[in-house]
Amino acid sequence: MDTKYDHTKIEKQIYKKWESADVFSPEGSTKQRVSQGITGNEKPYSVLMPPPNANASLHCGHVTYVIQDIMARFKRMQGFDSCYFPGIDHAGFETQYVYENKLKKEGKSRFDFDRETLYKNILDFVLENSSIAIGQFKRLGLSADWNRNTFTLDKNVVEQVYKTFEKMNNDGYVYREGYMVNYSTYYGTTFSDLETEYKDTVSPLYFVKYKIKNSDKTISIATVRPETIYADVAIAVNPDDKRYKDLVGLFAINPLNSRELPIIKDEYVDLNFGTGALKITPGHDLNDFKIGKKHNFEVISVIGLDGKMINTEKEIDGLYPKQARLKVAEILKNNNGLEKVNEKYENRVLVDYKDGYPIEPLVMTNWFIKTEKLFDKVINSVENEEVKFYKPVWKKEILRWLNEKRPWPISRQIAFGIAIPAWYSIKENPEIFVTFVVDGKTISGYIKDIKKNYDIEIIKKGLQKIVAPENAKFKIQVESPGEDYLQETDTFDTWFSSGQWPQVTTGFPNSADYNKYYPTNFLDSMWDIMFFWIARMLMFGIYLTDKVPFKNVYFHGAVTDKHGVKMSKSKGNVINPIEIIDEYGADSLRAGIITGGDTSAKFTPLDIDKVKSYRNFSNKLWNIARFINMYEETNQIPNGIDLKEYEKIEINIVEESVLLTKFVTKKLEKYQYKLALEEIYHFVWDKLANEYLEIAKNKNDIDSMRVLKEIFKTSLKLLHPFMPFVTEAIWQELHGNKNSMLIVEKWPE
RNA sequence: GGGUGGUUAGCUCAGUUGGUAGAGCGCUUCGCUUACAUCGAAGAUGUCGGGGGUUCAAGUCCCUCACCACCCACCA
Repeated sequence: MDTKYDHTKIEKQIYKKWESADVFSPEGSTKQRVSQGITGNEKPYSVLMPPPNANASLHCGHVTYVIQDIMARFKRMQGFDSCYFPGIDHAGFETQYVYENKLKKEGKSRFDFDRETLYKNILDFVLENSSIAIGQFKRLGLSADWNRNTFTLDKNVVEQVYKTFEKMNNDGYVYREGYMVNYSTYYGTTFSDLETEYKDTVSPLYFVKYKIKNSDKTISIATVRPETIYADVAIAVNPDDKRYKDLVGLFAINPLNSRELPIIKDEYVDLNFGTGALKITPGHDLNDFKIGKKHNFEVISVIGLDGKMINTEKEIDGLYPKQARLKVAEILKNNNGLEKVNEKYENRVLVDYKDGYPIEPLVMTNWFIKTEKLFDKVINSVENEEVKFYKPVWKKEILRWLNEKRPWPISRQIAFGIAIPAWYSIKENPEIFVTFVVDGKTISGYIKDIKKNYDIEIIKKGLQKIVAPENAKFKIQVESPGEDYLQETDTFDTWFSSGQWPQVTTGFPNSADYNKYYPTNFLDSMWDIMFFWIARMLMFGIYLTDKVPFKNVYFHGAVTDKHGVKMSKSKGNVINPIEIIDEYGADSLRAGIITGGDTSAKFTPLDIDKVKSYRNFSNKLWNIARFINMYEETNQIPNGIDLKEYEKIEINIVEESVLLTKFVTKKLEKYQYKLALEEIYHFVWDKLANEYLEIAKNKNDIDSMRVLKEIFKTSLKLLHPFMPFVTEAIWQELHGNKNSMLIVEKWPE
């Protein structure tokens, strides 16, 4: 043995050994256990890997996957029939985003391709990338059964997604509706509420005067979006507002298009804000949309899907809202309709989570899932703790969100995803608006007109997008119902497929894995996707199987630098996990993330000093083994120890190792990884190496070396889930290259 | 506006039912002693955010204030 432990030589070699010995698959490990004459308790234990996005290599956040691996290895060693299910997510919008950036660099855009070609290109890109991610997970030492790898565009996943959708449709959970959605005119797709955020800005607040019909009076409103005045349908005031008491019931005149707007009462209006009067614009504001529905007002849209003004007037149509705003202010000013402008008004605007581009609230027809009934069952399961959250906070948080029972918009206007299996007959729905590419040219228009000039097959071949009216007739089925049908071009929200992860990985509805491993035991994820993913998995799981999909949920924090600052390229504090593995070894990185902070807190700092200290620890372990090996070169050390034979010092260290074993086992059962690992660290370094090893060295007899070796072996076993490579490497050194310690040895008791 | 978490040694953090303050890194001094210098030995460092309370005893329980962070909702 070298005087130094060299992870660069050993780690890759060890991982290959594990793979070729097939120790990660439950079949492989069980077979080998039996052949060794070891029988475990053979109860199933399953860990689900949250599938990483297929569009990029790993970042520091993925280091937290060691938490899952710790559980998988721990349970496997305890004799459970343990399986760690891995996978990769196609990550619809995220991936298309990455791919479009790539196209941009090549001077192209998504509009250059028909839907099918674009999809295929992105898929090729993704398949190339996903093997990188898997390779990196292997370097981290994850003991997942890669033969069971699932990709969320695999045939069985797509089939399951379709089945679920059909079932939901039959059960009445699916509906199409014109609803106010968060539409990104930049990306050309809607976002769920979870995918948007508010950004503080300063914008001018315009005070606009509306004349009252048949009166000399006027009424003023305050708005940051005067360009939407074209879409006004009413003016609302608070019922208790004395200032406007006399005006209620009269009509105001829209200063831009002279439309008559009823002045109504509504409690929503804040007496103290602005002028106390509110313009109602159901087409472009969510609250106005709700008020509009209540009072049965028309919805007028003056911003198109391309982000430009429509249905206004010559000067304004075709402008972007920002430009239109200035122009409208000018028009109002000239008409004596602009009272004043507060230039420095602080407000917040809705933007997308990705790039912070503005979100336009627009009324669009989308596919939705009704969540009330589905969530009721989830709420029940969470309250009854059929699924347990590691911290009570999370239970509270998820219940709060579930109780809102918001409808889930599941359609996305992007190509990269699972297409919604809905078909529209072009005969029954002449108002379908289609966009398609033919001979490099983009054509768009209503199908009733288009089909006069283009053959349906040409339209289908070059199809980019269809927009079907809200009342369109459709059929839900996988195969095309006939020649005259066009398929919905919207795809499912990526969470609609990854939400069924526990089912698709285990092979629901009937497979050996599903029967054995479902409901799964342990799920670790970051808390930021609690609503996106965890809540939806619970929803699908209970809906499809009547059981919670997993029994225990652990949330880890966002990995930050050691000062708790989020890593970002611009701050220059990004840590590449692979570089850390290269320099210090995977074991050290694994141990470093576990002990560097609280993994169950909202933020987990990655402290390189901690990583370094466990690199040193690896070397310490290596040298203890070396010491034992050197002794064994001249003396055979028999296995096992007999306490009766020994002096007090031996009995002490043996007793302490028993206590350690109990402590570590208990902490692992309670997911308190840091406490467990630090306890082993100090036992091995302070007690075993610094104290006992010195005693054994002085005694220089077989009996004390027996004790040293046995206790060291116990320590290695306890340490294995945390630091699998170095413990396995040492195991091999001590036992002359035999089977993996994962198989040969059982968790100490 | 509603809610949650945090504030302990220079830095990052432990401290599980209240019982004389801990770890890693860093720092000081000494030591290349044949397992290990990725080491060993010895050592310094804290009014445990402020204030009040309960208790024989509080970092640990209660109240209050301050600051930091995050989540949710959303302002025309």
